[in-house]
Amino acid sequence: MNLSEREWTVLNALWRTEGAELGVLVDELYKDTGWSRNTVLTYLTRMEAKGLVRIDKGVTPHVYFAMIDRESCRQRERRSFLCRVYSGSAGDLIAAFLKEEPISQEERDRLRRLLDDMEV
Amino acid sequence: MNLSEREWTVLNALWRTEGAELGVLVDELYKDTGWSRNTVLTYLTRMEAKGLVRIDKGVTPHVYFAMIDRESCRQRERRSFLCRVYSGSAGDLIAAFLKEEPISQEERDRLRRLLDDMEV
DNA sequence: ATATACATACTACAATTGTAGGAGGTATGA
DNA sequence: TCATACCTCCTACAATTGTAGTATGTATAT
Repeated sequence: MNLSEREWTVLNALWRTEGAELGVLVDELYKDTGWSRNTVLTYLTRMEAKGLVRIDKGVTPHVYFAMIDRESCRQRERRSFLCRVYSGSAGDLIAAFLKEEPISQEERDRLRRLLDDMEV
Repeated sequence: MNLSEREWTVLNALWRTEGAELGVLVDELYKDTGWSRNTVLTYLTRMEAKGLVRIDKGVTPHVYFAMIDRESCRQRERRSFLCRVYSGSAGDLIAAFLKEEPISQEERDRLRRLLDDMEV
């Protein structure tokens, strides 16, 4: 299952809140997206049907949870991105991000350490 | 304009060939996708309508070209990926690729040089 | 007791996407 | 010259996506 951009948006909110009621999610999402309450609800119920979201209906208001793990979503997305956009060339991909994005001193040290650990 | 996965697939073929006739593209794409000739043609004409593809109809068979630059597509995709999947944290993103993907010795050196150039 | 506010369920509807099929040209090999 | 093989054009059609509206229920504040 590839996640759409909107699904990522919803899931990001669910991961942040670790389970929340509709009102909270609507507020969370409104800032970034401007979606109406019903739009949010539609996404949540559609995503429940896909197994991406769990809805605890034992309480009112219902509580909405992410059903999938963030890291595994990231991993799938990384693979797909790497293949689609960089034809599998991780070096080029990393170089492009390095050149373009501001990276703090600590981050740079961390990345250097990662590189060094790769030397046998 | 966000490119869909299929649009990336088509554009990758067009960038590789730098302009090609339908038959060539169908063969190129069939290996990876199994798409029928008409499916390929549908993508090409829809993408022309979006300004992603140029079709030279002065000759028969027509010749199909990418109308957009690969690097700018990559750039948009990087931004969208970074924001959607890593909430803007480039360090985490790069670290994840570094840990997961095999990077050659030369690539590692290149990345180290990039990191060093960022000091001061 | 009512109005208000928030919640949920159900419905809607156009646009886009995925995936071709068929009709009707043209060049080419037998 | 007739079948074959491509080519292009037009059409199709279900599934998914984006974006809500309406109807209806419930808790709460006055």
